[in-house]
Order: sequence, then structure tokens, then C-alpha cells
Amino acid sequence: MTPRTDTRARILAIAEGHLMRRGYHAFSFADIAQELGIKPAAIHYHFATKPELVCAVIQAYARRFDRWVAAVEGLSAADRLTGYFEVGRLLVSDGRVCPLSMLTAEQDAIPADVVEEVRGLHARILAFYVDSLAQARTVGAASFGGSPEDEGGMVACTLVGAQLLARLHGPDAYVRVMRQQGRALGLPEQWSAFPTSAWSAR
Amino acid sequence: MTPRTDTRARILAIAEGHLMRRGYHAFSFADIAQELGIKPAAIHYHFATKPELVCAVIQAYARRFDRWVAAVEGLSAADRLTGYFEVGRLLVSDGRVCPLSMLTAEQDAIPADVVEEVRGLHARILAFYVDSLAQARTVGAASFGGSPEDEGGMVACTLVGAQLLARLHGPDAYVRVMRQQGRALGLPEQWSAFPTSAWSAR
DNA sequence: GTCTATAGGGAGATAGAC
DNA sequence: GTCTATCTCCCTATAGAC
Repeated sequence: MTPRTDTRARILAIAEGHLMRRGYHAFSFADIAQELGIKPAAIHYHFATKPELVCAVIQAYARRFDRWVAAVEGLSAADRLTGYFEVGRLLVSDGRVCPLSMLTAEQDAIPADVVEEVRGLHARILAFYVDSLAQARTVGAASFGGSPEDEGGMVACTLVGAQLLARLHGPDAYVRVMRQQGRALGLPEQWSAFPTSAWSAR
Repeated sequence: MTPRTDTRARILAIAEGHLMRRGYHAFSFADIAQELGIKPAAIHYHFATKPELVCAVIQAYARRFDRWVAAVEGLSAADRLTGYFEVGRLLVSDGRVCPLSMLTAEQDAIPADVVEEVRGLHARILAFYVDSLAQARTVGAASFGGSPEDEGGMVACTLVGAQLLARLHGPDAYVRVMRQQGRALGLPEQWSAFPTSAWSAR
């Protein structure tokens, strides 16, 4: 299931970069076209509209997240959690944030179908947190009060906030926040490193 | 120190609403002008440029935050913290988020002087968290590992994330997340209600 | 099948009217 | 002192060229 054309795939990749760095309203077809050496209107052949392009970007990101979850399935719940924190660090170090972090801010100012994709991505990520947290607590690798659902919702918010806020003070600020989150959960100080190599796969 | 003109004050108020709901790029002078019954260009008389307008909005918000902090000075540290969580709920219930939450997402796509204002707002809010958390832990009203600075940084991120993410599922989602944060801190389940009345003052 | 020329609308800002 | 007419630029999208 390779991309239909190379240009299409390159548009997706470039758009993803802009979306994760600048957000929906702050990049244009011209930005993408310039990097590709084509005219802005050429993009409309591959993606009819901007919402359609952005939806495709989010869907591709969601599939990548799914592959990552599958790749770390064999790890302990604690390693999966710290591993995902580490993936987030990877993005922040590259000046990016998860599309979820970026687009939830803009949700009242972007097309409804894009918001639906964001909602879908949120549901996947939340399910990962809830599942991993529940399992980690069961085996005594994490401790928290309340339900895994509540805790997962909170950890999701913390990571989103950390990705956004930490850019004010550099990647280290993200790490400090998420280490504090790990400490609050009783997770190991040493984060699992393997999962980041599984992220860029494919 | 009342606003120089009524129109100027109304522009600020309307711009604040748009900024907190839609973000920097998703509102225009035309939006403000329409609500005021004037032409878009008239706004340039009161605020030379859009960055200047937005900076003024953030400064006004920061002053309001300062007044709030002064107003709750007499409360216990725990009440100050839950009180600020409640202020955040007030905003979310009105479809808004703190400018800090909104603009950190857009920080790579907005003028540098606006980012500086955001940074300043962040510093104030962070100082409030750090101070309140340190005091709360000292008197046994809150418990957390690590330094108050680290914990304050984390709580700030959680609230930002909660304001953004919760809009996907309504104000209740914000409350669930921040209650979970309160639980993790060992704060009272009952949030202090007084501080919200002190918010809109002036 | 792939891309370009260009339309059409909306943005922020300047210069000038009242 | 306050606001409007208008300019210029940039955005997405359509129609049509190769």
C-alpha cells in the first residue's frame, strides 16, 4: 500500500511538518509548493481542498501511532508509557508537536471534518494511555488514585500541555514536566529508549 | 486608569473574546469591526497593528490575573489552587481558554513580540503555582515529589492541556481532568468557589 | 494524468476625509 | 481626534493547458 504517487507522498510529508510546527492556519499551499518546485495550484490535483489534505495528514499520523502501539505491544506497560513520553520528546526536539496538541487549540477555527479526525486521534491515544495505565497499576509498576480513564485523560492533557508550553523554553522543559509526571505515577526514572526507533518505521 | 476611549476598550474586549476562542490567525479586524458597527480600518487608529492589539489583550489579561492573585492572597494555598482550577472552568464553560493555552500552540507562527507577552504571562502563572504548591505542601495540604518548580511546571501543563483537549468533549471533561489532578495532589474534593467572583472584578 | 494561469475573496495596512 | 475609501498582498480554488 505505497502512496499513489511520489508527489502525493511528498506533499503529505511536507504538510505534516508545517501542520505540526505552525498549525492549520499558518501554512499555505504556497509553502508546500515552494519546497516541491511546483505551483500552489498543483496540490489541488492530489488533494482537492485544504481540509482534505489536513485530514489525510492526521489519518497518516494516526496510522503511524497504531503501528507504534503494535510495535511496543511486547513491552511492559511502564516501558510503553515512558516510551511514548520519549516519542513526544523526539517530536519536540524537532520543533514539532503531535497534531492533537496543535489542532485542539484551533478546533473552533478549523473545518468540522478536520475536528472529527482530531477526535479520532484523541480516542486512539487515550485508549493507549488507559490500557497501559490500568495494566501498569495492576502489576504494581504505577500508582494513582481514581480510574485509569480519569488518569489517562489527565496524562493526555499533561503531555499536550508539555509539548506546547515547553516550546517556550526548549525541549528540556518538556522532559522536566514529563519526568515529574512519571515521578507522580511512580514510573522508573529511566525511560524506555527502544520505542522511539519504532516510531519512524515505514 | 480607565481606557482612553470607549471604542478602544470595546475593541480590546471583543478581540480578547476572539483570541481566546479562535486564536491569533483565525480572527480578523473585520470580525471586530462588524460587532462594533465600524469599518475594519478604523481599528488601526486605536491599535496600529494586529500584533500591537494582541499584545495589549494579553497585557490586560495578565493584569487581570495579577488582580485575581492579589484578591485571593488571604485564602489558604489549597483554596487558591482549586480556586484557579475553577477560574479555568469558568473560561472553558464560556468556550474560551487562557491566552496562554491558545497562543503557545501558535507560537512559531505569531510575531516575536506577541510571543514575549505570552512568555511573560506564563512566568506569572507559573510563579503562582510554584508559590501556592510550596506553601500547600509545607502546611500538609498537598503532597507531591520533586520540587515545587517541577510540580508547578507540570500542573501548568495539565491545565493548558485540559483547557484545550476538554473542548473536544465539553466543560465536564476539563473538570474531570483537573479533579484528577487535585486528587493526585491530595487537594480537597471541594473546590473553593469564592475566587471566581474575584476574577471578573473590574 | 499532471500541472499552470488566473480568478475571486479576504487579510492587514496606508492615506486621506470629516 | 476618529473613522472610511482604497491599496496591495496572499490565500484557496476553478478552468484549462500540456
